[in-house]
Amino acid sequence: MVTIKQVSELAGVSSATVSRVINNTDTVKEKTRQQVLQAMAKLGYRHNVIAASLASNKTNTVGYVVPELHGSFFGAMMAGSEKVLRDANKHMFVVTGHSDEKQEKKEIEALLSRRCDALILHVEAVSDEYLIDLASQDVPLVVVNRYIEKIGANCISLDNLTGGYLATCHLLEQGHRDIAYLAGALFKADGKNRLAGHKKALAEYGLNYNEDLMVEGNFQAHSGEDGINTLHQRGMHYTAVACANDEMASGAINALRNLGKQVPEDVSVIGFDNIDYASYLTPKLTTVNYPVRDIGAMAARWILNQVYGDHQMTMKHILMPELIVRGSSRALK
Amino acid sequence: MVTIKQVSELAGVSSATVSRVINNTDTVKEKTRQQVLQAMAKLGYRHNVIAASLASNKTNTVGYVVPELHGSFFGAMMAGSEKVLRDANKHMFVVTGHSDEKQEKKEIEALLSRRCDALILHVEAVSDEYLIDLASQDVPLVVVNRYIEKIGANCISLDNLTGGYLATCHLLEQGHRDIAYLAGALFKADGKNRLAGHKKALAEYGLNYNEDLMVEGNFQAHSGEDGINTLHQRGMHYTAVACANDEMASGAINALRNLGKQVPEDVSVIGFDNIDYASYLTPKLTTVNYPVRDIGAMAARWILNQVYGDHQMTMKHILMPELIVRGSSRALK
DNA sequence: AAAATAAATGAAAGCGCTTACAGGGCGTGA
DNA sequence: TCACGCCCTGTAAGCGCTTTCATTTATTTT
Repeated sequence: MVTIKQVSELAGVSSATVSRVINNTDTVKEKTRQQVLQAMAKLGYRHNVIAASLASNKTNTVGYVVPELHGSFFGAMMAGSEKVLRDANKHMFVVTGHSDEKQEKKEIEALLSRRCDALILHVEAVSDEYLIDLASQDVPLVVVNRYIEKIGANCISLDNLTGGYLATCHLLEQGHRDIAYLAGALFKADGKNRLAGHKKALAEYGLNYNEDLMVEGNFQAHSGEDGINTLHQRGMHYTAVACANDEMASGAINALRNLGKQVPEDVSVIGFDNIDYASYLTPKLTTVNYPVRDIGAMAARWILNQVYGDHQMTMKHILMPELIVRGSSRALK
Repeated sequence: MVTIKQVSELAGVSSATVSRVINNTDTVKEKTRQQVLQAMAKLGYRHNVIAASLASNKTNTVGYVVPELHGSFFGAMMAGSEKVLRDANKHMFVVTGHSDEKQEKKEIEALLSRRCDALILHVEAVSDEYLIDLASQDVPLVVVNRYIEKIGANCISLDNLTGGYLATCHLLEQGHRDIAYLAGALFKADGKNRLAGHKKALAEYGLNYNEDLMVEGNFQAHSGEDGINTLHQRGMHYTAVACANDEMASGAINALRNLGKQVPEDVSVIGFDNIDYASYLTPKLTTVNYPVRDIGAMAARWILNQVYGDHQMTMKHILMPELIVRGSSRALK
């Protein structure tokens, strides 16, 4: 392996000078710089980032915990972050927590062991206390898609309650009164808050929330199908269904069709997230837009801001969802 | 920062011994080990992976280049790899190449600088020669979704030609003879090979390939729409469309519908990839399954096999696609 | 009980780089 | 001409860990 030492010898300078031209620190005479550059090229020198990290005590790396790698959601979020970080010459080290407390803790620990300069966490299983404690330690961190009051400044999230509210309001405005709700996993904050928004909307219209019209799922498509079938078994009547996310809405539409009901003629369906293919479903899915990419970008900005001292960027901690009306919902006849 | 040194002092042993208990190397008396463990706990010691990597000259990290982070395709692939690597206690360092030669090279260089133990590359813009050259250097690498003969042993890919062949054969078997083809980006090997498979199928049925029935796209949904519209402008007649991937098929179905054509009544459509939501489209999409996750897993196995000396796993270098018939295709009346 | 072998530990030399700190060279103003 | 500063460069001390080699201690063997 070619080292800085060898380069310095060939170039006839000290290793400190080589380091200086690599990092563009201090001043180096142009002539010297050229000699060094030539020596590096000649020897095929490759900078050793590991050694540099150890010596300088920073890695230029942001640790990133997501629940899963598959599915388009986290990919979009990471893409948002990546672009911002790349422009600042920072890298991401991505690991997966699988919504499991042990796993999440283990991975966070691993990221700290790797001496990440900062962390972006989309974690679901660890407690608020754990995160509050972590935030009080030396490594800066931003929590994504989760709001924890005590460390609100470190959180970037979507207003899920408003999102759920918007969705159900839309159905109500269309004249629907018997509205089923297919919830996401309720142990997750977003699942809970979206449902809360739904209830809030009902309350505003003076309607009672009927427990029997709600089925808890897990954000996956098949749980949307299951939800519809459960409602059917319960013999419930409804003219609209609000879903915790678009995947579940896809499943719901399929299940409704299997039961011989047309969407939106017989039942209106609204999703949440506005995933990539929402407009490729038939009918095109009415949903609530979740600016995932923006959230990812925002998280990265926060890091740049806090850790690398880039203060010329505006920050938002709570992003607002917005209603997107397409073909899967319509006014009640 | 708590170091191994401090731990060793508190435990009354040398730092070498502490290192031994951390890494489980050599033999350490049980009593000593306990003392060290206690000291570590008491001081809140956290292993410094960077320092360890420098000293041991390995990082336990696999560098991973994908074109993009968003979309469900690469997410699934990475998930496949991640699971295998996690079980072996290895980590992934993911970067994006954006199908741009400069970018891909830059990122590969960055991964080497980070001293990754091995590389998994899903790159599209760099030349075969570049990869062949890279493979001859010191860092082991596996190329995914691309077959380069000279380094065939380092490649893991899908038989795209067979995939394209299967798709068109299906349509032919259903009696279709006027089959349009919406190609992916033809500068990419998979785009090219899928089209080649299409041609092969036509040839086998003694049909001429009609250039005018083909439109080149870019694998994205809107290019599927554009493709259909282009065909329409050209005034082409066809009873079936084979698409380079499911996204384009989604777009195509939408565009056909806008032109007042029913799928599959008027036109049969077949996709490629079997992405997550293929069965949530209406009609459910007939497609060719792409075992992405398996490919990701296989790549990781290869690494484990080559780099970390785990030889008890079977390898496959070329995976086979298979036809999945759903509702978007039907026999010609 | 002495000798031979095995087990457990320590000393110390790096791994390749960064970064104070110090020093030499040189232009400028008095 | 001399002193002051400014550039530019070199010296050397780490960063926190691994690992070889040597040494000490424990266990067998004869």
